[in-house]
Amino acid sequence: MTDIDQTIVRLLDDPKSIFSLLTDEERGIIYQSMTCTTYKKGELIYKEGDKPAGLLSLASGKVKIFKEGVGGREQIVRMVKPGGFIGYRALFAGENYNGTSVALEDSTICLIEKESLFKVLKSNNELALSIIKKMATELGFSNTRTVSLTQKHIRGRLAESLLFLKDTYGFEEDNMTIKVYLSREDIANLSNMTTSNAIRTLSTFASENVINIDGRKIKILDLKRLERISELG
Amino acid sequence: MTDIDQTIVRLLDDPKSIFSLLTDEERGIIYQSMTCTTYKKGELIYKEGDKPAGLLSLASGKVKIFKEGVGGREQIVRMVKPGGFIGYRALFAGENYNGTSVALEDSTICLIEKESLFKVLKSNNELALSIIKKMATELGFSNTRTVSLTQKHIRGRLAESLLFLKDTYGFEEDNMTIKVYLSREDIANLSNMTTSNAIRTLSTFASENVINIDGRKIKILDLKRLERISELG
DNA sequence: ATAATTTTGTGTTTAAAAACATACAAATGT
DNA sequence: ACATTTGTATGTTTTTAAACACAAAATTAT
Repeated sequence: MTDIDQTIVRLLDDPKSIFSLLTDEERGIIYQSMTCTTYKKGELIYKEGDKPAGLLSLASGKVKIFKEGVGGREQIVRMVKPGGFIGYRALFAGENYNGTSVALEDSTICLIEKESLFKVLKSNNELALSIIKKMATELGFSNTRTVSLTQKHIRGRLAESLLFLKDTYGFEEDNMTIKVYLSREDIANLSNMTTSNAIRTLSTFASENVINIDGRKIKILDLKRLERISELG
Repeated sequence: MTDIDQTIVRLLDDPKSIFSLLTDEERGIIYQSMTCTTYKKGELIYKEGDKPAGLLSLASGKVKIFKEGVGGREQIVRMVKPGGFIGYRALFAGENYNGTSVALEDSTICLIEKESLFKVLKSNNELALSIIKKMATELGFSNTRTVSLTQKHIRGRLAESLLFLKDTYGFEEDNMTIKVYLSREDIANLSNMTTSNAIRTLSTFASENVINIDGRKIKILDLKRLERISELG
């Protein structure tokens, strides 16, 4: 069995993934149609306007999805962790990609060819229902985020982003360090603020002993306080 | 046949609705489980935290769905027109309502009981796929909106909202007047700005002959220009 | 190793929009 | 019909965050 085969099998056999709803036959169809590609840190996975070839599943690494706004300013709309899907929205909407996807670390991404996916989807109703549920949850998240990003002040937005990163990627073994290492610019683009303001506000949080910063390593020292800052707006 | 029966039949027989995908038997199940209620203008349909009893379909009238943000400020996340669904996101996510829904005019809303809906959904795969597509489209809209509301300046946001209202509700017979009559406060809550700024900016647009205002009646005089203002941010 | 580039950090200025303060008109309730 | 509430309108002040400018540190490329 090759490395790639192992990667695919690991993805398909994850009991928490939607693939656990597949019959052996369906799993076979998906397995046959899967191809994996590796991306270097910073590499483009797809860009706005590209046509989805199928469903992308992140086997390892970390990925950001962003949209370009006024004057090319980017807003990160999703952060993907291993086991997560990339660009599924455009695929299911029957549209071209609406955002751009870039690897934040070296990543392995597996493509499930569109035709095979829809074939299985048509035969497996439970799978379709599970995708409906997943998308409804994501839509709720997006709506909540819209309100946060528009109404909260800088401190609240940054605090929320740090909590979001913690929830998405978790902590390192020390139970404090957020397990993702973003540039200040990415943190800014996630939080709807300029890089200067992200840097400034992170420094302020550090001086208040809410977090500790060491380069790109961010430790949450006072989670309760960070949550309060996020809620207060 | 009662008025209510007619209302239901009209909803179910709309060839553009997802109900057109149902078999006669399935349509019967849905029909049996449907009950309609009328709401007066300004009346609450559900509020954040309520548990969905089923799928709400707007037979007639207009409805807004909003989320409360920092300091109770409301952000309108969706505007519903006849034939549209209300609160389906929470139902499909298996969550309680995340937003609040209020009738903007006297409205008739029909409830499809949850159990019947899911029974049909489990048997009709095409329906499930169509809902996936609908939600994927909505999610794309939500993401785009997030970027607009956070990055565009006041003029751009207001212009976008006016265009959105026009796209959603269309024009009156004169092909100019937007077919929805909102308070300045609602326009502000749709556009992420204060009521004062909505009033001020509407006045400016009127003085520039981009629109014409007469109370709550808004005429788009220069669509191209409005689109340009929206795009420029 | 060293130059080039990117990222991080900080101070200052400027612009945008919120908050506040009224005033008046319109709609609603009694 | 009158009082009360709600909605619309405008001017002024204050706050917030963006824009700009620059410097130092860290990466990356050559």
